[in-house]
Amino acid sequence: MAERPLRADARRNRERVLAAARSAFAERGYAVPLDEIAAAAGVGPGTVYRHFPTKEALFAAIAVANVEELAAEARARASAADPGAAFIGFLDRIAEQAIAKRDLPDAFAGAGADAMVAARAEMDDALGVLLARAQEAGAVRRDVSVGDLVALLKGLVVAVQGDPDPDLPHRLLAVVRDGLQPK
Amino acid sequence: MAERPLRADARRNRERVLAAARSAFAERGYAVPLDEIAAAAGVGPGTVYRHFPTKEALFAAIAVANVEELAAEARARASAADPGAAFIGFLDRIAEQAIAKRDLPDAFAGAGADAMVAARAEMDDALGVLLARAQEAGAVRRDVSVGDLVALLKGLVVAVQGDPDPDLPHRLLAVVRDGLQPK
DNA sequence: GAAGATACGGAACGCACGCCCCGGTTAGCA
DNA sequence: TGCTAACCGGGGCGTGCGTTCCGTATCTTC
Repeated sequence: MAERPLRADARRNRERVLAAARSAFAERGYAVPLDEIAAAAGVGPGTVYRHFPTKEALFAAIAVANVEELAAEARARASAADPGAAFIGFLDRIAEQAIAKRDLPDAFAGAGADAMVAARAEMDDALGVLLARAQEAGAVRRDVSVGDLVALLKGLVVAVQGDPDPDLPHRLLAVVRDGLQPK
Repeated sequence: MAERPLRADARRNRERVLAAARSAFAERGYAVPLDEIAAAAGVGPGTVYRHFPTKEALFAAIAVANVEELAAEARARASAADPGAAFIGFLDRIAEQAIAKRDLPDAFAGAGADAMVAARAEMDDALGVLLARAQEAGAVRRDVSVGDLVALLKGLVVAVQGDPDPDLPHRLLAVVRDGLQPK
């Protein structure tokens, strides 16, 4: 598979499509028509399909990057001095993202199934370390698993979608955070 | 508007459609094709449209009934001796429903907008009483509003959707319940 | 600067689904 | 039992969207 370099205009268009898709998906979720993404990128639909074999592949390219970014952040916090604070900090980060990322629920729902599995596993691993360390430090109750935590976060993100109150995420997170403390 | 009684077969078919729609919506959410509901009811699509002007109206007929049922239950618990226990009991009830009611999120999202508004207001009122009494009794923290609570419940329901673990709802609810206690 | 490869654009296709229509059937009533 | 009005069924229409095709434009190489 000799990877020949893309033509200059092709690379530029690919970048434009990715940027348009990123904001379009973030704003309206997976439901946004592909033609609209193409138009926003100043490109025809055919061009999109030259770079991504299917709409789902395009979505996956965006969503996987998002999830991997979160995973990287989780890993970065894993070696912090205060495991409890590191864990809470990560939750805050999620709550922030939740406000204006309408594609996050679709990603969790498995809209871009293939490549998403690996990214999900990657984040589960990183989150598992964060969680385990926080539990060992006595900052988080021991009867929650990584799966429970992911489900909680997914619920939190969805609960916040479409609500005009910009402070709702933090209030809901406060409840979840207190609920996660050891009894 | 002289309400003439429906013909016997018409009434029977209407009932069949409602039953088929109830289970179909519960199983797969609003996204289920109307033709499929008609087929499950042993009826043509035209017959469905004789009884309900639109798919959304059919969904609303189901979803509003569900929400009103929850509202009625909330009202019934409102006069219980132990406000804290009444409140917790209602949360448990929601968690139960969450397991196999895929239409509940769509209902909250406003899929059957018109009639749903009234039902939502009805439930907000009933839930408000439950919450206020539990807060006065010192069983629930005071910095959560009815809106916060509804958002939390919506998130909880979605978080549980599609998960094979039948015990997940109770575990997540345990976290939320503890988080709702006064500090 | 010309030739060849590569990429673009948008019109067109197929499909799924909500919704309507009309010929045929059935229930209710005398 | 026969008549009328109500109702049924499913084929069909319009729309929106994912996807493909191909004539044209653009870039790269010699």
